[in-house]
Amino acid sequence: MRPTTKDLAKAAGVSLATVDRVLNDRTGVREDTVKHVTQTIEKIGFIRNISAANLARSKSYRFLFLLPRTGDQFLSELISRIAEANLGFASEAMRASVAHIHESDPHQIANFLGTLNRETVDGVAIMAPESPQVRDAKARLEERGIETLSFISGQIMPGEGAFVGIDNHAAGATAGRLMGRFSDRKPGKVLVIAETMRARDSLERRLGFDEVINADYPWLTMLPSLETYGEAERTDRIIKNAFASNPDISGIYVLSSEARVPLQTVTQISEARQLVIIAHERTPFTEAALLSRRIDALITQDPGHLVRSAIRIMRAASDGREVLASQEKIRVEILLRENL
Amino acid sequence: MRPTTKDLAKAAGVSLATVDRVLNDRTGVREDTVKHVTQTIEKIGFIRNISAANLARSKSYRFLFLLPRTGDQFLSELISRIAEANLGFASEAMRASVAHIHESDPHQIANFLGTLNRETVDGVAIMAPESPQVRDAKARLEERGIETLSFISGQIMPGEGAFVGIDNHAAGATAGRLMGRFSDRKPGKVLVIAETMRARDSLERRLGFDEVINADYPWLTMLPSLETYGEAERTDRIIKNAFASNPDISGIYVLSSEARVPLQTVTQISEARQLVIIAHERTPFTEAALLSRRIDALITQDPGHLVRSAIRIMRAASDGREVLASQEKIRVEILLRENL
DNA sequence: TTGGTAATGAGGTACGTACCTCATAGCAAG
DNA sequence: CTTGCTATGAGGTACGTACCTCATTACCAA
Repeated sequence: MRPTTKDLAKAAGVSLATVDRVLNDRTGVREDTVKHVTQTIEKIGFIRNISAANLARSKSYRFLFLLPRTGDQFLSELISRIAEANLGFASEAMRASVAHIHESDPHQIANFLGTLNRETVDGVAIMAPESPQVRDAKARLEERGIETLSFISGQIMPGEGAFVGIDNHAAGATAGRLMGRFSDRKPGKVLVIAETMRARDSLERRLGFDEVINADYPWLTMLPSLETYGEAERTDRIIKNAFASNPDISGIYVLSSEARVPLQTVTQISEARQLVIIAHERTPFTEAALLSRRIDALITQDPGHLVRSAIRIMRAASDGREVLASQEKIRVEILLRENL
Repeated sequence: MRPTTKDLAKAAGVSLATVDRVLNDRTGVREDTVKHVTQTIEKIGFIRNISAANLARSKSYRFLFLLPRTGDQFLSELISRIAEANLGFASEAMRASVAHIHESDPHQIANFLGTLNRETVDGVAIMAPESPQVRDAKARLEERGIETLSFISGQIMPGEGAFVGIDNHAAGATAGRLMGRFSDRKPGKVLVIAETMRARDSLERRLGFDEVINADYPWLTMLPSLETYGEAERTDRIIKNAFASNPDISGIYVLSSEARVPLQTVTQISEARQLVIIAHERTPFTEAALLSRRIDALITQDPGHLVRSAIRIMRAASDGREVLASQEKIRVEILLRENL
């Protein structure tokens, strides 16, 4: 049998009330009593039963995911994973909801964050580019006792605050390695397509990509990044231009999470050519493209894992617990047709 | 507030006792009463609070992992993940322990399984090759109310019983795809090294590997599998022989989970040559080899994910719940230097 | 000595569920 | 009508922890 608070009280020679005061950091206990109880906890291996505690304080976990307001397939995937997690954790009194934001408007995001309070929310996972406004708003939430988490993007500095997402430099480097090794040592130019290069995520991916290509694959030449700004006609036009002025393109790396529009254009143009194409994120579109050999590899992060990891971290923070770091590292996954 | 059993009783117009009888499948309730309560559960969206239930029946989950008795680095990794999970789930009253078996002795395994009973164990995850003895022993455990799970290997038929592990055919095919694409279209022979080809896992990996190579990479020639039987000198000898009689080997696929011994030999021989080498499982050895470019890619399954998935499945089974299938699929991961 | 305050104990109720005992209502067979 | 049975209700205790109130003790300063 695992020791309970009662056992702990007996072992420490104090009353249940004192044990309770120590466990919950209440006032009115002498310092050496606290120390003694703490030592007894170690000694008898007392482990708090969080389920029972949550039951007693009728606590439930209410988490909020702040996501961009686009129609992106990757986002839909995230949203359905959140719904799924809601079911999976339902018997543990956890409820996650989604709110949409304009990711490019830090002011609006900060405003929204300002309206949140402990009565309604225990933790917020925010998917938005870094900005001073949002950073401050997060700090203020933390002060009010609401846990915050940078989700997928928006990590200001590694190690600063909680972050759930992949290392984008590593993701780009992985794409670069595959591009190089899939190139059959044939000279050619490599086109990089991004939604915007103003986001840190994109920059890091490009950096990692270039590093590997430059170091190990001298027969490949990098072209400047094309920026689509998420506009279909623009995307179509700039890609066609790029192909017109560079007949020797041999590889394409789409580093934004929405690969659909650029790839549709590319497919039109280069039906005949042998291009190596690498994109990001698994969506119904990219999955089909991989299966039909229109693209060669995907660099992904598992949406379900992202969501569950965010929830576990927020829950642990909300309990004042530590988390298993090894479990929470989001892997840069490589998907080929064979391991879909 | 989530409805409780009390709310359910009121809503269904029955007493708490009857609700309890229905929820726990006890006798003494008229069929239409059961039906009415069940409908009310749906109607008001009642969700059982498993934490409270476990508290009330002072239930804890005791799981056992049956692992082979080798000194394999992959196994050590698994064992430390189990220890880690023990800490992580401690506050939820879960305890996982490890027992070692001789994986090649089905009779002994079956005997051991026969000694288990509900008083001490709620679920067993078994990592052992399929065999009629073990299969029967598992069936008898299930009859006694102990959950069983095929862990990593030993799945008799897909869909038959719970299984946690990767699709080995897909893993082999993934290795094949990488071997083909990394080969720069240069003709050569491919060596496949296994511990034994008598295990279904090995067969499936080889099958998947061959399929892809044969279909898409005609310039590569497959050699028959070398079997090491886990013996160091034998391994050394047969690999040297293979290189002596096939000077044009250009690729090596080590499909067993212990790549250390074969790779040490290969490194000795082929320091100078440009070989494409693909192995399985991430261990301190393979990780170092990947970083130092002695091997080109790893096909892995995440040990932490394997362990946690097994625990979640056994716990759900023990609760009579469903699990989130999407969460429990173990991915065939590809590891390069860049996404370690 | 007295008063004040900080530290501690004793004992209760609550959370949502399981499980137990006992009482009672309904119904059918004798 | 009685007997016997099944279905149901009423009420309790327990699980491990939180949180509340009130009483008691110890200690310090005046």
